[in-house]
Amino acid sequence: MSHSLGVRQAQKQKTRQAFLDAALGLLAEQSLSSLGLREVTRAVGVAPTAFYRHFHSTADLGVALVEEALGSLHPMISGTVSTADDSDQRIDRAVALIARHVREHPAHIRFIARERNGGVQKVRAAIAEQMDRFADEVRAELAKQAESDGWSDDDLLMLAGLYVDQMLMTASAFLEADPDDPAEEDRVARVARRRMRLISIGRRHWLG
Amino acid sequence: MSHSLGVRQAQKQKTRQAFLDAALGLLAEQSLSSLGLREVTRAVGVAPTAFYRHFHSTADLGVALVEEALGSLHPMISGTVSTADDSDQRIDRAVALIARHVREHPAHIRFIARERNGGVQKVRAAIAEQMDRFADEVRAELAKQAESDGWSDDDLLMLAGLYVDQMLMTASAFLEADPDDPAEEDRVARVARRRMRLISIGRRHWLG
DNA sequence: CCGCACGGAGAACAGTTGTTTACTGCATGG
DNA sequence: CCATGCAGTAAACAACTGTTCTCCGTGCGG
Repeated sequence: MSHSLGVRQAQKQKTRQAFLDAALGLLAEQSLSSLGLREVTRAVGVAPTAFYRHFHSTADLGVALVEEALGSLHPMISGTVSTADDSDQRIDRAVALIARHVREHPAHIRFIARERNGGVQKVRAAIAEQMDRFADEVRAELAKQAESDGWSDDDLLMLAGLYVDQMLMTASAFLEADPDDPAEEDRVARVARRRMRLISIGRRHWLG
Repeated sequence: MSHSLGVRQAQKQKTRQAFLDAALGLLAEQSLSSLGLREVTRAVGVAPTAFYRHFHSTADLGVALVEEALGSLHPMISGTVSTADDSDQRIDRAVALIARHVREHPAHIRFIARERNGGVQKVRAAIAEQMDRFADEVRAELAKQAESDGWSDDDLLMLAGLYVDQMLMTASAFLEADPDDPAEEDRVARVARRRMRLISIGRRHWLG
């Protein structure tokens, strides 16, 4: 199975990745709708016109970033939900996993949280699509569990959506926490765990 | 308690309001960080330099918009929580109230949802401050209710924050719903109600 | 091995941006 | 009633924007 991409295509993908990285950096302090094409090319160290070889517009770049930030997360998410732990342990692990992911990929999370309601239609749509996929995958995992007996698929999707939204809000909260102040991070984690726990309790008593 | 503002100050406030209105209109399709000062003055029909008589920067304008969008909402929110209805009726009324508010002030909601994680620090801070105030007010109302016996203030604040976040997410969901398709709006309302109901069930069984 | 396709460079385009400086006209307070 | 303060104007500034066109070097398919 070929690593055979040819020197040509390889270099192109490398440049493309440089665009994505540079853009992600610049987006730490502004929104996509204010990101200039020239600004990005300058950060990459390349001529403005080179941009068009890879993207039609900065909106296109944004969609690619959504893919990069969320595309690889699907196994992790449904994997976390599907573990056979006790409920509280599952919540602890989930929150810890989110904290870890935010620490490792802060720019990705910031980008998603920012552009989820951002000014660029296509990017909003791309994020919504991924979030819907997440919700549906979580729903599928929840359906396998014994606690879901008697639940309608519709209610399960509602619950899954609640969980997914909660995950992103938790991630966003970790982002705002001062990285030099571990106490603040702990506070965020504590609140997030209790929120999830309360939701899980609601789930347990939903029927009847 | 004078309406006596003088012709002078009155005209100034009028112009200032024109800035806010024009900006809110322009922000329907972009983020604050990409909003140009000239763009706003052009929409108002006034010279670019006139902007500085009212705001230091577009970020300042944004903070003023946060005040306008959220400042008047405090009585409405805690009022809704404090009604003595049955829990399900309270939820129905709350969701209906959100739907109504979104229909009447869509631009305000869009702005808040967008800039809550937007690219402008000061505006994010202003929104966070208002949301924290909401949460604290809701906590105070919840504390009065009999169902809160045995709850710590910390847990009540956690619950209040969950409710408040849920309200904004619901509002944002209403915003995305096609206004010409009342069925879609109903779907959003149904999901929102069930989410709130599940949280309320979790609340009822939180202790023990 | 050669010709072409293609990633990238460079220059030029008309518009736009935020900010400064100097100005005007008029409501207002003494 | 008059002098001052202040909302708004006008012109100019250098810097920046997205896009088009022309060009160059070279990896790759025939």
